[in-house]
Amino acid sequence: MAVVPSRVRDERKLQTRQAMLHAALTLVENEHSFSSLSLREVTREAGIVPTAFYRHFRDMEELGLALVDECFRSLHQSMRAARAGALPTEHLIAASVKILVDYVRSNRLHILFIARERFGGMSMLRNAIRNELRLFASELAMDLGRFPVLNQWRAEDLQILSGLIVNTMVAAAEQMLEAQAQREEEMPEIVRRTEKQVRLIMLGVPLWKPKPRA
Amino acid sequence: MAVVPSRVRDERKLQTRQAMLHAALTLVENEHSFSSLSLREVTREAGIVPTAFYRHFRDMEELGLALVDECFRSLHQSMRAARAGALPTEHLIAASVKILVDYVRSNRLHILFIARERFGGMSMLRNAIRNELRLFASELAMDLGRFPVLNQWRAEDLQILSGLIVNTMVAAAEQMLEAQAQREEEMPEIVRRTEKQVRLIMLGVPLWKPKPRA
DNA sequence: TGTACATCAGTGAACGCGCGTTCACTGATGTAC
DNA sequence: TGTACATCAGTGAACGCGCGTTCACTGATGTAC
Repeated sequence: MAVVPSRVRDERKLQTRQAMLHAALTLVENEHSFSSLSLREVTREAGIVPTAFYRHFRDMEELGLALVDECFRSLHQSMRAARAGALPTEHLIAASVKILVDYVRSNRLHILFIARERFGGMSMLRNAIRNELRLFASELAMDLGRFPVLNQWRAEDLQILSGLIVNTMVAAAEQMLEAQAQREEEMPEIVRRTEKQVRLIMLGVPLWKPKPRA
Repeated sequence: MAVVPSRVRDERKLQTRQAMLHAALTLVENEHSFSSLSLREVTREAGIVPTAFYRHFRDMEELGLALVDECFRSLHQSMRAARAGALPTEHLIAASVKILVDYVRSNRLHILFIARERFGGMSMLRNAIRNELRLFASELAMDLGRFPVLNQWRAEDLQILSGLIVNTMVAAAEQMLEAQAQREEEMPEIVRRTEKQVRLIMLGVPLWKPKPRA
């Protein structure tokens, strides 16, 4: 069956590694945060012996950085998919919020990890997450720059706008996480509020000092 | 000197309690988060023996709730002071952001604690913080309702606007914390960006569906 | 293809350490008379 | 005011526990010939 040899040992090692990443994410959901997880908890959940941990990571921090990587890879993937799809232009804001809702639903553990560690975790993780979010805001700024009015804006102002939108979306995602866990019926209300907030932001766009300073 | 007896024992107990609260805040600055602090660390920093902890709190969670209380008390106090001061109406946004900067500077440990625990901590603390922030947004909504255009708005829409502003301010405060700790020279840039973001939000306000549905 | 050796993911025992919590205590402060 | 007893914030020894990390190991997989 296996056409390519794909060395059995490497394959199994990768499986164990992913089992550990998944174990950590699962535990974060129940515990307070990643930094309060113990190495032994993670290996126990992953079904291996504590000492096997060191075959994969130097310490928990290295595992944490791997998780940040994994989480943002899934985010960028969703963004790429969204960009590839048609832009409705009509209900663009509602469509964007819808994408956010779907994303939070299907990547709950990833988002939860990011939310928990963004300010509450080890400083290396915080820095890694902050950099990724900045990168994300910059990508959004470029996307925004393709719209009718906004293509006249200076890059700096586009960053300010995209930062505002990312803040709003991140805050909404965090509310959705809590709602999803505790009061699912609050979700539509959160969606409505988020849509209105983005709409309010966009109302001001045409009034922004309209000429670029080139 | 002491006109009132103010029982010596109670007074000293209060001092110890405050020493523990302060010790916890100080440790949060160096550690990852409150939930990764140990009871022994806190008592060590406060200069008492571990078992004395139980004279004041049942466990670390109870101490955490006391900290949430203390932090938001200082926030409400600042708000009250700001409300009591003159409203410049001219550079209102710049003045508000200035108040935020001053607040972050003089209550660094409080803000840091809130930021760390807002999503990263024990669920009781997260709930307590979320409730306090909601209350805070509601107060702001009432303040906003006194302004010329906004006094026509429905309460629901005022909440949406105040939520947006609080989000933006909280995000700014979190950036200021990082800057203050690592790159002080970034502060003016953060201030400028925050002012612009609030200004952009307010630009849209007059265009919002202007009639109240009563 | 078959054999002999190398690699290395995962094992299991052992270690010293800081943890939260218990308990009986001490001695300064508070109260009753 | 002075005395005799009660209160209770803080002490110090002790406990059992899970932790991160070390080490020598096992045995399946990989490699060379």
